[in-house]
Parts: sequence; structure tokens; C-alpha cells
Amino acid sequence: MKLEQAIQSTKFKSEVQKAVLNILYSAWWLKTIMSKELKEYGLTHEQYNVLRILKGKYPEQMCVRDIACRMIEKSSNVPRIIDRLELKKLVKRTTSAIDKRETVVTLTQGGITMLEASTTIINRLMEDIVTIDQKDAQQLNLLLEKVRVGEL
Amino acid sequence: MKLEQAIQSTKFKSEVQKAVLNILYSAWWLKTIMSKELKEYGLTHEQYNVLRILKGKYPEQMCVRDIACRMIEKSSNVPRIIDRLELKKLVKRTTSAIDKRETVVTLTQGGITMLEASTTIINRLMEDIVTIDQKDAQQLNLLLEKVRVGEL
DNA sequence: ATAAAATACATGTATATACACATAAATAAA
DNA sequence: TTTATTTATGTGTATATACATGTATTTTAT
Repeated sequence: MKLEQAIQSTKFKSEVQKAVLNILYSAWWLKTIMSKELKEYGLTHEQYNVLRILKGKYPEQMCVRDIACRMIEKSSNVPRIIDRLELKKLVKRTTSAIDKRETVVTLTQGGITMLEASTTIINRLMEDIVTIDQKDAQQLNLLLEKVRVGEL
Repeated sequence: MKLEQAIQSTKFKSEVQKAVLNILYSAWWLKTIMSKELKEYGLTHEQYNVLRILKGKYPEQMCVRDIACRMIEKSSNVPRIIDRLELKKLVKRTTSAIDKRETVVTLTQGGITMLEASTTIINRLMEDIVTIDQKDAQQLNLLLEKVRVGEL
């Protein structure tokens, strides 16, 4: 669906302003379709992200800070996301022996299983839905990083 | 900042998967810098969006449904966003005389003033931060709409 | 004309975001 | 060593998201 239809607006200040809105809308669109699938597994998008990050280091443990700085949405409240994952017994949380300030987190066997199942579905979904080719994806990545050049 | 640095991940399944993460991260990045500016005006990003939508029809009133379907994030709870705008006296809410189910909303003079001030700042911010040219923006818009072709 | 269905909005709940602040532990400075 | 600072995490609050449900009103179908 074109942006104009999606937000029922035709007049944009500039092509750049339209691009900003287009990025915001596309992100919402992507999150929505992913969340719908993840719901089957009782996972939210953010819980899934934490599980994926933990998988990246598995079987090593990770401290909360390391997880947080790998999150896409940096302002996520990782301790509370971990609370919910722990309740579902998908992760195990312990205090680090080396540095007692640190809480170290690792996937449980249940977490591994859950992540494998949901990742399969999400990957298939993405293949089905996002049908751009390698070259377009590359160009898109280039442009998005150009947008973010003016990093604060 | 490159995506790899931002989320401290180097191995992506594909250029397409990277593009998905890049869109999500870019949206978060944009929302964050905008929200920081809007905070000066005591507005959240979503409250600002509702004000902008109302401005588009001003001085006409709009019903809640019309506002909702113009929101970038469709799952926004518009009645509650309006609650907060009403508390700040930026909008006025009345029951429609024609259809008593409808709540019609319109900007107050304070809302107009607030919106003008904040829009000026946001536009300037976007000009300063997002420095891609017209042609790149156009290309980006094209690619994002290509991503969303597989609409559900 | 009356009952059933649809519509518009409000409200409730769980989770998340954004951010301030609190607490405990480790590190640095005196 | 004792204090001060920094660091890692947890907690609290306001707002938002996502979605289910409730309520009043309008539309439609009988």
C-alpha cells in the first residue's frame, strides 16, 4: 500500500519529509505482521529480540547491559522484559560471581526450543512478505544509513 | 552510525533481513530525536501526530475514527491521546449533533499556537539531521513501498 | 415497528517505551 | 583505609501499544 493511502495524506512538505513518514510507517507495518506471528508463541516482539540476542552468545551468559546495547530500540527496559521471559521459564537469571552488580542471563532449554520454532516462522514470514531482491535491499540499506549520517 | 555498530551484530541472514532491522532501527532513531525536541513543548510524538492530523482539516472538526485511520501507527489508542490533549486544552471534544455516537474533535487556539511552534522546530530539526537529497529520498520512498508490496 | 447487526467510541489489562531515581557493588581518589 | 565516584541493575511513573470487551447509537432486516 502506498503511503498516501496508508495515512490518507497527499501533501508532503518534501520528498524527504515523506521518506521520514515512510520509514516510520514501514517500521510499524513490519512490527505488526511480526507480532501477529509471535503471538502464536505467546511472545512479544521485544521478548523475541532478547531471546535472539541471547542466542547469539549461547551457551555463554550475557549481562543485562550487553543485551540492552544490542536492542534495536535502545530505550527498551531490558530488566522487565527479562522478568517476563523468566516467568515463562525461557531464560535463567543469576547474579554474576565475578561482579555482584551484574545479573547474568542465559537461555533455558525451553528458551532454545521456543526460539528455534519462532525464528523458523518469522524467517519464512519475512521471505514471503518482503519480496525485494538482494540488490534493492542493498540499496535500501545504503540509503537508510545515509539518512542516519547526521547522528546526534 | 552503521547498523552493525548500532546493534552490535555483524552476521545477518541476508541483505533483506538486514534491511528489515535497518528500517526498525531507523524508525526508532527518528522517533527518539523528534521526541526529544517535542518534550520541550510537553508533547509526545503521538500527541503531536494527532495535532498535525487535526491541523490538516482545520477549522473543520474531525471524529475519532477519521483521526485514527490517518495515524502512522494504526494501533494507537486515539481516544486516550485525545484525553491528554484535552487536559492540556490543546483540543476541544464534543459529541456530534448528527450522530451521537461520534465524538468530534477540533484544535483550540492554544492547540494551533502549540502546533505552529513545535512544527517549526521539528521541520528545522529534520532539515538539519536528515541531509539526504531529493533524489535519494525519492529512491528511498520507492524502495520502502516495494518492501510493503506484500501487504497482508 | 421491533429485533438484530453494525458502528463509534470508551474502558480495561498486559506489556512496552521513555525517563527519573534508588540501591548496591566495584573502582578510583584522598 | 575511608570516602567519593562510577557502574549495573532495579523500581516507579506517565504515556503508548495492542487488543479485548463494554455501551450507546444508528442502520438493517424482518
